[in-house]
Amino acid sequence: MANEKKIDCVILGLLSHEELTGYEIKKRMDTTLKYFWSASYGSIYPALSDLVNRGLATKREDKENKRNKLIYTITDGGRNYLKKWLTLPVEKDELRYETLLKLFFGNEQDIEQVLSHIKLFEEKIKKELPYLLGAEKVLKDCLDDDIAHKYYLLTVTFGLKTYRTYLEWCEEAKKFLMENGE
Amino acid sequence: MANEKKIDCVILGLLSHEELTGYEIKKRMDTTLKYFWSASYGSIYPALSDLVNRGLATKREDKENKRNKLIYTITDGGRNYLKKWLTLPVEKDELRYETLLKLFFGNEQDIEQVLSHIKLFEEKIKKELPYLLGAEKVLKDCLDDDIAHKYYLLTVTFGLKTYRTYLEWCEEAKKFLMENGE
DNA sequence: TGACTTATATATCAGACTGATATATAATGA
DNA sequence: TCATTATATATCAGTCTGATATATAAGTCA
Repeated sequence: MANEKKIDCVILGLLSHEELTGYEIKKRMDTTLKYFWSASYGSIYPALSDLVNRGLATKREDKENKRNKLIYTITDGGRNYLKKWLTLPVEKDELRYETLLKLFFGNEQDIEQVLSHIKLFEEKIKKELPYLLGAEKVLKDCLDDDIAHKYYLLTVTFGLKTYRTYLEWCEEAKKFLMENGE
Repeated sequence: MANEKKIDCVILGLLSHEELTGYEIKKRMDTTLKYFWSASYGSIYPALSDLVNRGLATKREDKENKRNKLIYTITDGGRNYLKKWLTLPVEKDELRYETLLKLFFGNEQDIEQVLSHIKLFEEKIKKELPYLLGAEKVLKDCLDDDIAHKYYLLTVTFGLKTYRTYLEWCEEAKKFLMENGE
């Protein structure tokens, strides 16, 4: 207990919404969960096999499809496992921003280089905003279609608010560095 | 090239400021860098030995001290390695918030449980704010004492701005859930 | 002074996870 | 028809964490 592997919990969480293949799970990670969680194929596929071995999910082949798709479904045991994990307090919220790390070691670089790291960060954030805004609109419009939508919307508003704050900070940081450059 | 281990780069960055022991490096991680980076002893000590083997740092024993302290110093080669890494574009800025993950799977929990995850997140953030405010004040007061201070200050203002935004979001999220609870 | 706790200090390791790579088929498009 | 992209699963070397072990110094309280 309390030693739940995160990858197991995320997968079970996604499977609690709908049955999925490993490939589809990876797609959810790269789109919907992207702003607060990530996982690689190298953890997803072994975890799926393991969940089946432990009776937390079942596997079946898709015969309609021409490809050898493997569809995974959560079991009652899997749902109980997920629910138990959800009752436990959060262990870790972690931010790991290489941009801030490079900024922190700014005195080993010239101002132009430091500014370019900030500008690239800014561009990356700006590129993500339209997607988040789109998701916010869609979710607000069909909030009652699915009970999961309101939780999804809250993670989107978290992303939107923080991204806007990042952009404000970028402006301030650039201004500060240009006024205080050596 | 471009395969620089992050742990090597952070350590060299810290050693570029001053010579340090492994224990002191860990302390910097847990205080100064905490808001945007982290590392464990299990990566720090092996990395230090490795840096010495590759000629990027040197090791010496502290004879003044009664403990068997091992003090590490960056070499010219180490500084070059660090500078090269700093010129490379940022590979990854990652946020990994278990709180948002548990929130996303909110439909498998009752409203009270979801609210309690948000409240614990809120408390954790509020507890960190005084430290960040203190650091901001100190750094603004002695900005010119060290060229590294302005970069340090920028990471602190990043933390302050985002943390304040988190708190705003917490208020909104709690309100939203209480109005839209099942 | 002795007993206890906390801080300093280094080191190792099982296990989790990433990023890269391999392999193969279906769909798209020019 | 040929090339490219998307779908789909799988594996693995190497990175890093979290836990644990060990030992000493410094502080604390009676």
